[in-house]
Amino acid sequence: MKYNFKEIEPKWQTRWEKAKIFNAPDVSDKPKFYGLVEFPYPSGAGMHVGHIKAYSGLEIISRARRMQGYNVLFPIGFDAFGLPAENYAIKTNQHPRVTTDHNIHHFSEQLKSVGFSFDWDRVIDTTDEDYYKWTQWIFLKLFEKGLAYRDKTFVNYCPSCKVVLSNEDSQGGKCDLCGSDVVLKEKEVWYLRITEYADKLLEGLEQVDFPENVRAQEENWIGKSKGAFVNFTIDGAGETLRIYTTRPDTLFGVTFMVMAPEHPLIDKYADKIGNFEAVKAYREECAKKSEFERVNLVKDKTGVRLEGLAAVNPVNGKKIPIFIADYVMMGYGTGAIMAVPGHDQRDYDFAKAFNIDIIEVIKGGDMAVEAYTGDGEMVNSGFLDGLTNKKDSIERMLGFLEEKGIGEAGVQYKMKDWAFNRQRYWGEPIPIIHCPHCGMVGVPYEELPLRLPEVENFKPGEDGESPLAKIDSFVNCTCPKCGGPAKRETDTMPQWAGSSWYFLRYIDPKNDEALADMDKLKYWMPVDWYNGGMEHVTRHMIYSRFWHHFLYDIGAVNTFEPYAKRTTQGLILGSDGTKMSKSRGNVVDPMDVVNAYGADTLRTYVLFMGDYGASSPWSETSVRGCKRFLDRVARLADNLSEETEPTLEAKLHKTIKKVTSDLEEMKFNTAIAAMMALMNDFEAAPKVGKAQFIDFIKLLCPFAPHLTEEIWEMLGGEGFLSTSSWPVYDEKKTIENTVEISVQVNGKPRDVLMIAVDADEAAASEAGLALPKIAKMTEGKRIVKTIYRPGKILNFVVK
RNA sequence: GCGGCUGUGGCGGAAUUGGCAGACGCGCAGGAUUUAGGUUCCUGUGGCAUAACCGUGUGGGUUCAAAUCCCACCAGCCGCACCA
Repeated sequence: MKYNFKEIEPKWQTRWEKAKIFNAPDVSDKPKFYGLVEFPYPSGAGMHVGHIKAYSGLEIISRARRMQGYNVLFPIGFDAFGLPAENYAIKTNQHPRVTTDHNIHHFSEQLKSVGFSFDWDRVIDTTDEDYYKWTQWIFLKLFEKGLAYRDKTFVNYCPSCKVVLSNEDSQGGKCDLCGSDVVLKEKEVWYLRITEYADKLLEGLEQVDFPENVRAQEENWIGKSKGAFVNFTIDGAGETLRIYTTRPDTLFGVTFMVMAPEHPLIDKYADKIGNFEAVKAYREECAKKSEFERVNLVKDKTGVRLEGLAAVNPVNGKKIPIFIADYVMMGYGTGAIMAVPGHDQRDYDFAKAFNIDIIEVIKGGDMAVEAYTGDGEMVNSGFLDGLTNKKDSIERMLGFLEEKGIGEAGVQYKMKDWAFNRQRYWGEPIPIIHCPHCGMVGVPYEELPLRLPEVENFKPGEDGESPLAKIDSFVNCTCPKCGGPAKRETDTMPQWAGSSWYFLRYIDPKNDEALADMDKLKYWMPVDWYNGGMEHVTRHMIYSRFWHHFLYDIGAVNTFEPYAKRTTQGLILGSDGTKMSKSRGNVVDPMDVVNAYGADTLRTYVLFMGDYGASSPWSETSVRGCKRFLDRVARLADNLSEETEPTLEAKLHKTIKKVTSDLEEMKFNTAIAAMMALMNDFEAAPKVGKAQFIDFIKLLCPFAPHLTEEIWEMLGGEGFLSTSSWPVYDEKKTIENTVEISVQVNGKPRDVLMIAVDADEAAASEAGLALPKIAKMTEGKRIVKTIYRPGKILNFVVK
């Protein structure tokens, strides 16, 4: 067969689309399979090879599942709100709606040209008002339940993008959008109370099939710790300074306290602090430091003592000094700590720098050298003295604190509430009205969607104000409660809003009554298999699981966890082994590969290049290797026999077994290798049976669907190969009668032996000893032991 | 510091329930076809002083047998991080 991919690829793409063979019916007798891939942001640059790899994994699984008799939902859509579209609009003076529509069209054409088997009747676009109506609906529900609130605190602000960022979007102190250093800025913004769901997010991880690194990373991000809150009194002020500690057992070792520079109590006692000017100066210095600088000065502890104030250690009544220092963060715990220099290295460093007493309360270390954080016998600790078990000491102390009413057990999370806002145009408007009489009032449900108004200028204000604030006709409104004049919220939602529930909308994309019909949800949910990138673990995965838990609580969905199984794909690196980037000039355009070698080659190559979960470098010559393989398949299709070739039967059935099981583990590289090996066997065999070859092209179909459809048609197959049945292996046929086993002497392989798989030890030994090499090596020696594993090895232990 | 992971030919990578290390592919070498280049096909390809011996980051150990299991290191990657 002439393999003209330029002709056959569009031919089959058109036929598939016309016949709608990849569309999933909502009613079916077949078992369902919901395969999900992370929908793309439709950038103007078009697809990246990374998209191809990310989608190819579940593309293969979904195609195989269809052939295995499943009703498969494999949808695609576009996550199209976001800053790049808006920045592009500002630059080119086009409405983001126009560029977004254009980009979505372009992306769709590209996706189709690769032959992905998406259900194109269920495409969603997060910027479509019929879609974001429901994103706003979910926000209103959160608001109703008190889970969406406004608060004036220190926020992560990107001076370059002029937006407030969530903690998740400013990891490492860098803006996730542009890479600039974020600064802390005091501002009133919207938050979602994700911390309320921290425990559920942890519990849910027990019910799902996530890879260990993903689970660990989520747990780490949530960062639950168990400890205690303890109230220290401030001498003479009648005020308590509340702290959080994970080591209440070390309370007797407390020699000072530290508050975060931003701690509100400082201003309250401004007149009592003798050196308030110095304190103020230190605070200002800290405020100027970027997150990056704060982190990189780990070793140097700085701070200022609050003169005139002292705290009282509640366990022994000792007066201790209070400091402010930037090694204590306002955002964790209570923003104040009890310092135990003997058993915490940071406190130790601070104590050394400020000449503060260090008390040993746990034996085992050397206080002259460093803090001791291990276990040991309690000393200098009153009623805890003599205890050797940390757990006992903590329990005893907690009992004491609770009895005296000076503290109690508590938990803390590293995760903070989700800063849920952007001061930008191209996002979902937050459906809230600010009324001078009624306070914050939700836009009535029947008025949703609250549409984005037309604006002249998409640029954000200099002080981080949304462009929507400049549109009087949008801002000024009447309060739905009292009918008086009121103003609309002008912030929009962050990028992650639309993607936090999109998988639900695929199930019922046109529904006008609900985000999705409950019967349909019950049929399709949960997502059976979700593949995506590691970069979304501490953002999209956490956010969407939170929203889903919430929707479950209000009865809008039927499952607690949205995703039953999660897998991740590795990056495709440039041919130089570094991350693909325009500046390095090592970017590969997938469309160039489609044009030069065909979509089937591209699909096969991205899965053959290495472990699906690991990163591997691009290799143009290896792409050609995959093309050669497909060429050989096309050629062999012309030379088939009507008769089955018996010597190929075991190889074929083994390959069916191997490919079938490899797909389940996403071991695509070895599945392709097995098919290549079978092709080698086919070519070496005297003939290849047509039926045998058909089984082979069925295995290959998910990887190279265009070529295999063409061969199927040529061989007279009925209908589409893509909807035919997956080959079934016969276990009996996978076993070869005669196998080659290794014959060893003292564990070293010396020769090989062809022998029946079911030969017994006596027969095997006899045959093994008859081999000239083995006979020579065992001659004149005593065989102490013979180890025989049928079908594997024969080993003679000699002396 | 905490958490997750990885070290195998010239390269990407197989083999991880202990059982012929290097499947499959790339590259390379030789040959065939071709006016030539490319394509395609065939053969070979871990090292080496080649019947032996040595080889899976290093050093020990268990075993008839170790890339695989155990102990101690070394190197590198990813995520979080002054988290109290």
